[in-house]
Amino acid sequence: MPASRESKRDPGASLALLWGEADGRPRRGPKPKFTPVQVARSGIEIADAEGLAALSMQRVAEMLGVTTMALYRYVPGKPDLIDLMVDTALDSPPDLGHLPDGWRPRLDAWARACRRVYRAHPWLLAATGLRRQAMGPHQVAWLDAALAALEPTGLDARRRHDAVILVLSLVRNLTQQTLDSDERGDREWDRLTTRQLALHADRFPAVTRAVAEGAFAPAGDDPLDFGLTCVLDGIQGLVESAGQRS
Amino acid sequence: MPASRESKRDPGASLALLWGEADGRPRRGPKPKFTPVQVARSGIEIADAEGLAALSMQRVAEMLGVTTMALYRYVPGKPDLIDLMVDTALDSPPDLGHLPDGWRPRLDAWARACRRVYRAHPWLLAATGLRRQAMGPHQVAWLDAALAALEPTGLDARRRHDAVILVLSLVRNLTQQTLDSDERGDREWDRLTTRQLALHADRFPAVTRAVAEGAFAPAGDDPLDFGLTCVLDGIQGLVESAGQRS
DNA sequence: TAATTGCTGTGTACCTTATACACAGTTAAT
DNA sequence: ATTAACTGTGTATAAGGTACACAGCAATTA
Repeated sequence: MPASRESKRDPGASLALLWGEADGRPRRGPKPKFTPVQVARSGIEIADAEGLAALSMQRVAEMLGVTTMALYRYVPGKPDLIDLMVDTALDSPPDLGHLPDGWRPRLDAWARACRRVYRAHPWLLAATGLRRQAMGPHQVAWLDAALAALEPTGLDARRRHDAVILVLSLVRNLTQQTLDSDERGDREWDRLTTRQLALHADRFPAVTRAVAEGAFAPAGDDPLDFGLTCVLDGIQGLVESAGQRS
Repeated sequence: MPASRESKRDPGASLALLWGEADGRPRRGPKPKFTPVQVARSGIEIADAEGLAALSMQRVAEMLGVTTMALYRYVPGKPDLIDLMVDTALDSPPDLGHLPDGWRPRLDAWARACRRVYRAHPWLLAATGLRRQAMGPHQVAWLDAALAALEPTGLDARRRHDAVILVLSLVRNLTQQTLDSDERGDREWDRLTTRQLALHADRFPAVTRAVAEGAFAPAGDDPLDFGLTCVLDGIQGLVESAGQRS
């Protein structure tokens, strides 16, 4: 029963944290030294510099100059901290309004803005891929921007949503790829994997041919160009056929 | 320096494990009770039933009836165990040869086979998304099948590779979505998130409209249909324009 | 003004997990 | 028969997340 693992989380509290809801009750006692978002920013700083694996409650506390347990006054626990880090990293959703009209350049710009964020915060990929995470206001704002760009297409809401997911999934996976190859020590892995392939070339003829033709060498052009062209072309096809039908 | 975190892993040993390479040296001593793959299968059983979070060395050892430390005779550590679990779960790559000719039905079938595996082993998504993992023989076989399907297109090797990544990324993200909504307790999250959106409807007009039109309700049709159509259409466009040019 | 109450940060303690290390038993090569 | 390599075990260590009780502080209440 996978539910047990999540049994600790209180959806209400998690969402309240993300949306910055302070219950209006009177606040007695000492003023808090920080806000939850400040805690999250410290976490982001650590994760940016050393990866999500280096993020521990102790590290964050240390960076803020308080005890580990003090953090629990600000966030319910580590998972919620990460959720807040995600939403905080996603502040500044793109403003697509000033772009030339047309869904295509806007969705294109959205995708590239998206990638910029993923590149600036590589841990975002891991943090958002693992589990269903609560959506915070900034994440919703990103979604809103993309959906808004697609509204003039005349596609129905579900298709608009599907299209966004499609573009997002492309960006996520390409970024993952890029980050992987950028990582140090990758040379060694590549070398060994290539050797392994060479040893079993007969079992994997298509891969072997692709390797020989340089499909896995670092790309000259931006892989996002190819993917976006495909995906946007595909969406365009839908838009046009939907337009004809109506 | 993110490298430090990985400093323990020995690429050579990891790959040797995945590819089942036994050094031909004479084996003295007691026969091992299991093979690494058997250990991995136990891990898969646990992860299938209770998720990747429930996977611990102790659980696996318990299931096999040995001490925790005995596992370290079979796998170098937990990360390598997970890599082996991944490759083991990916045995039985699809046989696309018996399908009607044409890259499109084959790539379509490949994508659906892919999704079947991800659905059967939900932890695969998390396990393969987190970090660069070593490619094992079965993973390569899957890649080979997809690349082989694309060879008749005449696209160059890099484009073939890009196309595969594109389709894979689609499948991965859609499956993620599906798994998310299938999860228990999700109702509560959805309810609260919806309430949150309603409270801030003015900030997120496009999302609000989409929600009102039911874009987030459980889909009647298969979301993969839409995505694959888009993506394959996009690829087809490339194939045709490449064909004309040559 | 004084009492109260709810809040803050601290210190300590507990539990889970991965894994290093030394040991005892086993078996194939010598 | 001896030995060397290998197996599984037991013990120990080190992180890391988090529960809990306490001491002090400040705004509400009397």
